[in-house]
Amino acid sequence: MFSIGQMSRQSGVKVPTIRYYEQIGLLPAPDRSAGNQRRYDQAALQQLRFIRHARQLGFHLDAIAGLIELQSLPDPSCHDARRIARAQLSEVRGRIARLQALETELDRIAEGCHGDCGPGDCVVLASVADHASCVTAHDAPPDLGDSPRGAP
Amino acid sequence: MFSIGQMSRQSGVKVPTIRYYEQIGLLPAPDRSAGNQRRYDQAALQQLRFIRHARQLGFHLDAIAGLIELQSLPDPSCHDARRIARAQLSEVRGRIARLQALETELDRIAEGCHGDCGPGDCVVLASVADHASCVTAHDAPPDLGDSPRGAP
DNA sequence: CCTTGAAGCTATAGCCACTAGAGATCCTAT
DNA sequence: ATAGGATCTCTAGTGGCTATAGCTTCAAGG
Ligand SMILES: [Zn+2]
Ligand SMILES: [Zn+2]
Ligand SMILES: [Zn+2]
Ligand SMILES: [Zn+2]
Repeated sequence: MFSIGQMSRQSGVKVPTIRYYEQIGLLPAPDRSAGNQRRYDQAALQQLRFIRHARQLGFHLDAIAGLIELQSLPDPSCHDARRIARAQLSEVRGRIARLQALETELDRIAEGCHGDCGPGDCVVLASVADHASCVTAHDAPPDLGDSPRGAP
Repeated sequence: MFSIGQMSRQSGVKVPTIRYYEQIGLLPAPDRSAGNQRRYDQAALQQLRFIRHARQLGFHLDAIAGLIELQSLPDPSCHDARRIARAQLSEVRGRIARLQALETELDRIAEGCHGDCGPGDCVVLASVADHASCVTAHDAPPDLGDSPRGAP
């Protein structure tokens, strides 16, 4: 039996995050000690490690829930697991493509300014002001600007 | 003078988002009509377009605030604008690198399953369960799993 | 046995960049 | 005058957590 802290150390998932996963139903509620503390078994640790690695692969929590549900089916056909993995792959590829468009534009913008633009006339500011100078569509990157929200 | 709806159409920024930008101080509060409705001038539209394009380039709102502040300085040296743009570029590059690691792993995982894995033994599920089979570090992608948070 | 300090508990609030809805008011055209 | 679209304020929700406060429990040392 593991305490929540041991689970955290063995999985790399932080303690409050484990409680959060339980709250949203991603991890089953474990047994409790006499003093109401969570006590996990080996299967719970396996599942938490599964969740952790799936997160590292970029899966959404609801996709992970789907994968976990698949595992518990009597006849776990590959079909759905494959579909979920391929959907994730194509989402990642879409993201890469959008980011590469941004990279192109940002590189162009940064290269356009060598620190010697005229007063009130910096190429960086002008380029950010106007999409007309862009060479790609770099359309609607939905999540860029995100920062390590989960980082400590 | 533009209404907020005209601003929205001319900039591509949704009406509630414009109000949000005003609320957090990214856009100055405009004059109001007799009936308390917002009335914007051309400069406000320019600024909103600047914000919109900067968001499309992936800048954080606080970085955008920094860029706007730069523009209003008496002596807008390129230095800071350049620094902000290059920081954004390197963040984008870091993201691309992490996503490419994910792409490698997800491709390997998806290719490992052709829909004919043994019962209870799908390669997809096994690969997600265990990082040991991964060929890259794909370490701690902090924001993956993000979806178009702003999307309708 | 008793104390101490770490670890655990619940509950609440905050993060980012928005979006959605309720219910009231305003503006414009007919 | 009236219809109906646009706008107003305010509140709450999204995802995937993190942080804090104020408590209780557990394990080791004296
Ligand atoms: Zn410059
Ligand atoms: Zn552009
Ligand atoms: Zn399979
Ligand atoms: Zn891995």
